[in-house]
Amino acid sequence: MPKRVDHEERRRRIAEALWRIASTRGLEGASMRDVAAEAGVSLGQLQHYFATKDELIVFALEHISGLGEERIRRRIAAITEDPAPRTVLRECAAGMLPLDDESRTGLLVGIAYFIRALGDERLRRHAQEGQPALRGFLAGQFRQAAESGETVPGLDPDTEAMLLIALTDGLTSSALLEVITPEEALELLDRHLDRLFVA
Amino acid sequence: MPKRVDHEERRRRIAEALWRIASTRGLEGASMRDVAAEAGVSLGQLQHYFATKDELIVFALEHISGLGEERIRRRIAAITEDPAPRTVLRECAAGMLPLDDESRTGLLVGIAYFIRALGDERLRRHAQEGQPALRGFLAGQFRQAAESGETVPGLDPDTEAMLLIALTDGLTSSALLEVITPEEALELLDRHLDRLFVA
DNA sequence: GCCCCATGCCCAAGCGCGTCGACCACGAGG
DNA sequence: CCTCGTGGTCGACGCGCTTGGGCATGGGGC
Repeated sequence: MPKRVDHEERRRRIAEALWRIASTRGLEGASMRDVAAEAGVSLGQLQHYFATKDELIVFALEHISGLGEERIRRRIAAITEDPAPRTVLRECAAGMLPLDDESRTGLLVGIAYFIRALGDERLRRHAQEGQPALRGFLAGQFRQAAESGETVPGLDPDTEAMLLIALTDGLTSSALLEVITPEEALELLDRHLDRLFVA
Repeated sequence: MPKRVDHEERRRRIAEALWRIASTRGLEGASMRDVAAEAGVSLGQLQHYFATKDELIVFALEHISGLGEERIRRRIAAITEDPAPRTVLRECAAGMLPLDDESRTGLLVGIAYFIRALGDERLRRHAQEGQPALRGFLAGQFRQAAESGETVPGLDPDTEAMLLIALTDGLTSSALLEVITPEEALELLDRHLDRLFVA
């Protein structure tokens, strides 16, 4: 092969350029040309790595959400090595809130993807795949907490998992719109968990 | 004046054409030309009534959310003439879920607006204005319920109002993505309220 | 050693988008 | 009669994503 290039490395670089633009100007306002310029490559080169803008967005989303997952895992591990379910649930939900620039950017990319997915059958299928895993994991934590008597009685783990996801999503929307601050969102999340767990 | 025309009537007609297209193809995929064709007017004529697409979207949003409010009010009135706070809260939240085509379309328009608002200072200000009123109203219902002993003790009305809004938003997102059904969303909403109110 | 072709990259053109400005028709009021 | 505001049309501009053709380069089959 002529001129071996680290394909994935280049793709990551371009995705990161997309984040940088998207976090300030919004994602629909980040043109392919802008991204190429920001990444320091030509438009043609960018198109060589991502044939279409959807492809770029999907890659950028998966990359940044992967980083997000990783970060949540690290933070939980940093707190304690045998975390209580409430801690895990709290950190998972908090990790999905726009509390800093990185997660904020990730969420903006996610929302742009969400919008595209609403109108596109194929993208929607893809978007649906992620949730069940998260939901199952959170439900497992709730189940575990219930069994060890940490929660108020009568909770259905799967219901609580879905409610927590929905609540986090909604708080995220409000925080991005700046109708509440990220800190208030976190506070509200804690108040919600207060109701589910015994002191 | 020559040829008097009912300005508002025309604007409504065009807004409704926008809904029809947006509910199937998504809003970002509804071009001005498409809307004009759907409404049976020329592009130039459409631009005479709405100078910009943002203007059209804002009008369409306010119109359809006005209809939504009206509908919620009617449904509450239809149930009973002196409704319990829980009933009011439940119907308000349920009215914000995509349970039928009309509300579904309205929510899609709202989300498209939301996206635009994220990147635009002016639109964001406008979007922020709506929430406090709703939040205040819901908080009032919670306060009333708490005073008459219908809720579990220790609830903060304003906190609960914001949580309910966020939860409804999140459930709406999931329902629109078809990761849960609208019926499941309603069910989850009721489970949430179950926790807040005494039997 | 020669040719082939996959790889990496660029460029021009196509088409659709939202927006702007000039333009025309008309009839009420000076 | 002329003016001016209202209702409506049209063409052009600039920018967006995408398509397809073009052009190096160098490793591998013959």
